[in-house]
Amino acid sequence: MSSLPGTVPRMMRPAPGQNYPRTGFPLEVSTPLGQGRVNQLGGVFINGRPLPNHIRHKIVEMAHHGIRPCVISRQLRVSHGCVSKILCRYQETGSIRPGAIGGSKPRQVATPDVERRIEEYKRDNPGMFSWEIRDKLLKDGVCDRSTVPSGEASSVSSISRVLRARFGKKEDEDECDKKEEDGEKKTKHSIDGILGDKGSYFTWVEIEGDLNAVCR
DNA sequence: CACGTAACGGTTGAA
DNA sequence: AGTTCAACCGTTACG
Repeated sequence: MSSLPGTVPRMMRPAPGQNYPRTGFPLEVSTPLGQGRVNQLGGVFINGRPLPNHIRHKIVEMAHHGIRPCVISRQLRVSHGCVSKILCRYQETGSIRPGAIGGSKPRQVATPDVERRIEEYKRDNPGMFSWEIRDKLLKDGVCDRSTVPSGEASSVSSISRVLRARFGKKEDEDECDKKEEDGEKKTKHSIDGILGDKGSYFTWVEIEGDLNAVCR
């Protein structure tokens, strides 16, 4: 939705490098990586990246104890917009995890009907090659040459993609879920993960009930 | 004051 | 190996 003509721009951010006028908090936190930033509440965040898992946990935990979102926001130094979003998502999905970032949606290269047939072929004969599937699709009259799955490279690669989407890496994902549910595992989807990967410049410390990111 | 949400600048990762 | 681009992120400010 673009702003209507004559309306005032909604957001008034400080220009890069500028400080927030009232709080005096620096916009940038000096880390060797140059990616840590401080919000108006004094909390550290990385622009574009999800909050660390334990903070997400803490948000829903506090809400569970009946603590109001505004208090959670102030105490954890997380913007109320973010608290609201995480709590909403938790109510809707039951998950505290951030959504899947990046990648592109699997493009529809075959009709659902054709996908089903490919699935059947593969189930009946797991050793079947993609080119054999393509030929069988044509022979069985499921497709003609114009409707057989086609991608940028070839129809064969498109069929491979369908197979990968249906049969590939299912256990991996489940395993990944389990690890993240365990909580303490560091993933690269969090400040912990990023900084942990490249060397820890931050450590999260609890001081008088507040979680603080400390630069070391 | 508390809170929902649009706009924004940013990151990510499959295609 | 490099690019594209639509998904998501958290913060900010408005209503």
